[in-house]
Amino acid sequence: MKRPTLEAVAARAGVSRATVSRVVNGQSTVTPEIRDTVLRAVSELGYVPNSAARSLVTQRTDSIALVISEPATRVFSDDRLFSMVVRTVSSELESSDKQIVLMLASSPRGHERVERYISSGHVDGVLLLSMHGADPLPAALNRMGVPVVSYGRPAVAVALPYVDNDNVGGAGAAVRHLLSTGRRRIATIAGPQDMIGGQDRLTGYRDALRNSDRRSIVAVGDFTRASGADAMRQLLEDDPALDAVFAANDEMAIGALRALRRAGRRVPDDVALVGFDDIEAAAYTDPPLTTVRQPITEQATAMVRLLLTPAKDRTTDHIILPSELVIRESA
Amino acid sequence: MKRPTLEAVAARAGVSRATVSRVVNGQSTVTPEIRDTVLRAVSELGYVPNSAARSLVTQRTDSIALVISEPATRVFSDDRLFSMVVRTVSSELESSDKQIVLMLASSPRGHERVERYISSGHVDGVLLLSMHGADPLPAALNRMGVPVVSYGRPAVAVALPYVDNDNVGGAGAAVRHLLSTGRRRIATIAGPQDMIGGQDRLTGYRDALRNSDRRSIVAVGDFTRASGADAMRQLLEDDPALDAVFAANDEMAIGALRALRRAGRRVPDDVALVGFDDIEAAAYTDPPLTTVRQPITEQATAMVRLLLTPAKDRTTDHIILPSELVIRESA
DNA sequence: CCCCGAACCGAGAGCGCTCTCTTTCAGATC
DNA sequence: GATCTGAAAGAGAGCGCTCTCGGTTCGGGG
Repeated sequence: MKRPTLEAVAARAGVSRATVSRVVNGQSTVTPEIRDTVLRAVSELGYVPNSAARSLVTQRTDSIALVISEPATRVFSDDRLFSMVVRTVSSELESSDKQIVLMLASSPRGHERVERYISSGHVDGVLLLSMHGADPLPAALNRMGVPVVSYGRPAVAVALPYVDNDNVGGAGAAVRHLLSTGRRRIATIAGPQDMIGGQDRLTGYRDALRNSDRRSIVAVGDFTRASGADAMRQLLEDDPALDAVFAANDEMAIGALRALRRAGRRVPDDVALVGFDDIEAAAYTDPPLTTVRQPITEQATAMVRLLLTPAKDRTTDHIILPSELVIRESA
Repeated sequence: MKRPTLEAVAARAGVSRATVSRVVNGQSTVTPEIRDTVLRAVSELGYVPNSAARSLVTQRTDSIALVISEPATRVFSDDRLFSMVVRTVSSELESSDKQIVLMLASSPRGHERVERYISSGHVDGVLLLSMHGADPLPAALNRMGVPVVSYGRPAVAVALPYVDNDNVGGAGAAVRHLLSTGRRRIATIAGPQDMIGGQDRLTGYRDALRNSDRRSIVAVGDFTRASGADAMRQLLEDDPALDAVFAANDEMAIGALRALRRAGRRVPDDVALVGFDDIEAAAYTDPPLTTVRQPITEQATAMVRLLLTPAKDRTTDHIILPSELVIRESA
């Protein structure tokens, strides 16, 4: 009843273990005739190699970890991003016959678990989804010699390969769109400044404004809907005459939209509004939200490519992909 | 530079491999003093057990597979369902220190891959998300002796543990709600009849109607938005006087909503509409969709429990969880 | 004082595989 | 016909761990 071993197959085919191993691993130095005998024995016994034994000697596991490092509350704030990344990574790895081990590292305990797991040699590489610049995990993983690719630029201190979308460029495009439609007083609701995305999108906003001669009007949120509403109220108080807002993500934009309506401003007639991310809900707001879309699929693909390319063969250690402005009705 | 082994730790602590193993695995038959020496050696060397070697002898891997068996196009038709299941399963497994290996089996090739992977002893158990009744995968996995729990009742032929929501009851609740709000001609847009969900929800509809003395009006869709619109048009043609529709899922309900509007019917004034699933988009329709929500979190939790309970200790091999009617504005 | 059992530690086998090294043997060469 | 060559198959070590089994120590009872 237990699973057949190499030994059993060898016995049945009347050859040695080594020969069966050669056949199973597709080496060419086996006489076709013997090869056939072995293959027949394999299928008769239903032999499947034992992965533990194999990776004990090869030092490979043919699986990679997809680590999501986020505080529990925010993990799936964007389900679609998550599922698209997973789907893309999965199909991308399929061709190289590798598996995905999914790990959610929300708590410090979770982090420790991830580190232990990775360092026990369970995986050949790590894809790290961490939006938080101050996250200690990238550095920790990097230290233990496993190939790691990060989704989003990691904190400056660490030098590890990453894929990111063009936050600066995307924010710039949003602001330029507002400028080109004749808006004059363009405010921003920035994201938390301890996150790379928050920083870069603010930079993009500032750069674009500097090139015109508008002054910047900034409020800071924390990427949540409520903080977007708060920030919007404050902006209206500071500058009641503003006629456009760029929010650093869609959640905050949705909060801002609500606050604007409550303050009696029409969108886009009185105030134009642009978000960032193009989450699913952005298409359902009233009016539908103009926003900046990250090329999620391309990013995921790039991550896998980067991870599977041996460090010495790499021409670059990071890839920045362009974001796309999706124009709907809010601006 | 390479990772330290048990041997190295043993040498440093001045004990045998066996003793270190005992300490690492938390056995009590070790003198506290020696235990401390060993633990010190472990942390000094940064020792982490090699998982391949361990599972080669223990025959355990401490990871379980989450297999999503769906045609590629439909896999993530509901991102939220997917991510909630993943999150719940993940945190549920955390306490027993197991990992999730994620496998998407969309193509026949994918199925074959999954089977090979599972049968190579890579995982201790399988959680199977398969909505398609005719799927051959449940049976195949069941055959190879790995514990499997299915999300959704599998095809009748297979006898494997599963967790499901109360499709019949949920559909019944939807219909009774329509009856109680005074609707008289209640139609349904049924799902595909080769899927368990499609069958059961139709049964629930029929049962509820039979208990009143209304006659049933049925059109069949395939769970897509377009098929919902088609079915709705046909229903209106068959019975222009209908005043309520129960759609077997939200996607079809959204399609139906569009068709109704195009036909000049007001929802809910002229025609009341109820969906099923409570996908994210259901909250954003105009009017927001009344629907039946599956208790996703509870289902995921139940699956894990079922999987981790040894077959002989089980009191039941399936768990049916109640669905909840979410009343919004469409009915 | 000796013996016996309990408690603890070490020796060693073995999990199933890969891979190097050696052996074998057919065919080529002189 | 003896020697050489190279390709193909086998022998055997060893990956890092667990676990059984046997040995050692120590305290307490006869």
